[in-house]
Amino acid sequence: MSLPHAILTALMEKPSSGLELTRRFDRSIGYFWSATHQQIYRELGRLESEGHIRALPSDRPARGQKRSYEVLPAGRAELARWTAASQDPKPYRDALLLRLRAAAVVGGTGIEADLRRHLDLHRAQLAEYRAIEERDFPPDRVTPQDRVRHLVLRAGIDLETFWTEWLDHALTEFADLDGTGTAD
Amino acid sequence: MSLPHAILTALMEKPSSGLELTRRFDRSIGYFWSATHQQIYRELGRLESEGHIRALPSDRPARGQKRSYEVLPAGRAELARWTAASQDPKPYRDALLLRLRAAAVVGGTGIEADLRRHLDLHRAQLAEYRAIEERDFPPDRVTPQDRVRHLVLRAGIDLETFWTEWLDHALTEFADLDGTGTAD
DNA sequence: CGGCTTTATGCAACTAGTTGCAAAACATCG
DNA sequence: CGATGTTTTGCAACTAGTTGCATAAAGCCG
Repeated sequence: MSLPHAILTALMEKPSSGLELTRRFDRSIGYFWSATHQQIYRELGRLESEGHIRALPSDRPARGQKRSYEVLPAGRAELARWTAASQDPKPYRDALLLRLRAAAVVGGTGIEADLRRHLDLHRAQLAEYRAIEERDFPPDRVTPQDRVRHLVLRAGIDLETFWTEWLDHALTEFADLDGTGTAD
Repeated sequence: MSLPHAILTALMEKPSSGLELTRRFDRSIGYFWSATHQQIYRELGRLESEGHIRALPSDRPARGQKRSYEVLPAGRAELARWTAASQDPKPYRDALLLRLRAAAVVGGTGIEADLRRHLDLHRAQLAEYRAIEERDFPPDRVTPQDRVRHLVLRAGIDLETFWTEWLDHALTEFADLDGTGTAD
């Protein structure tokens, strides 16, 4: 149950409309908590009806008309509560690893192209994170907030680094196997 | 849509009942595709009705009575099809990173205990993976199947290594911050 | 102006995973 | 034998995320 808190966080950083939030999720928060615009609008409605956020006053509120929201004290309190509360890590799921295990059993042909594709995607993501690091985290200007944000970005960078390295390794392993024969 | 394929993979490796599958998921496949027994039973029913698996003949089939399943040719074909088909990586979600980002905004107190708890869990998981590696993957006996499985295990080990290192780093960072003052 | 595209909001149906609970068979122990 | 506990199977309701589509306003272009 984290989407409302992701939205609260984003709105604390800057009051926004649904579409603006969607774009910001695509660029930033979505790196570790993605959401579609449909989810976001639905959740904004809920958060408003619960009194956690409110729409900024606008002359002509209507469908197709921009509606910006800001966080109310109750919302901030809820976010602080959630942040401090202990949470169990939720079970890990990774379809690619599962497919590889399945490939080991049915004789894996055709999975290599997809490994390569994933490698490209992870490389691109890694490059993007590195660019953000260079742009937003110069060695000076290290407020506590910056340091925490940098820490989060570091996790993203290290994760993508891991995946690129692992996929690279997996591909050489497969190339090797195809020489010997993969069928079982 | 991967649970049926996880189950097919497990049943290819060895025909099993629902409860046996549940236990095997807890120990092995569940490391990257977890499932509860309720999910597994539901899915076994579906797979059977689709003709992908069948119950092994038993004298007295009834509720409370063990029912083992084996994969039929159609099931094997479906698994091979799925394995070879290209799939987009699904968006990453991580509640802990989100919480940290929220903490940067509302002033993060109280999250450290949970970081420590997560660190312990990841350390335990890493130790478990390392034990499996030593037990199941001696340097000799390297069939193609073994090599692919080892590759998958390596991913688990490297991921847990990453998390333990990152959490360790995060905790020293936080200790440092508390000296300077975290509140915003 | 009239049609086309973009911006913006939003509903509804569907899919997948989680949680809570229960029932049938079997084992054990007094 | 009967009470109690364990194994095994399973239903039902709920929660969260995905997909497909609809609607309204505003901007652009000929």
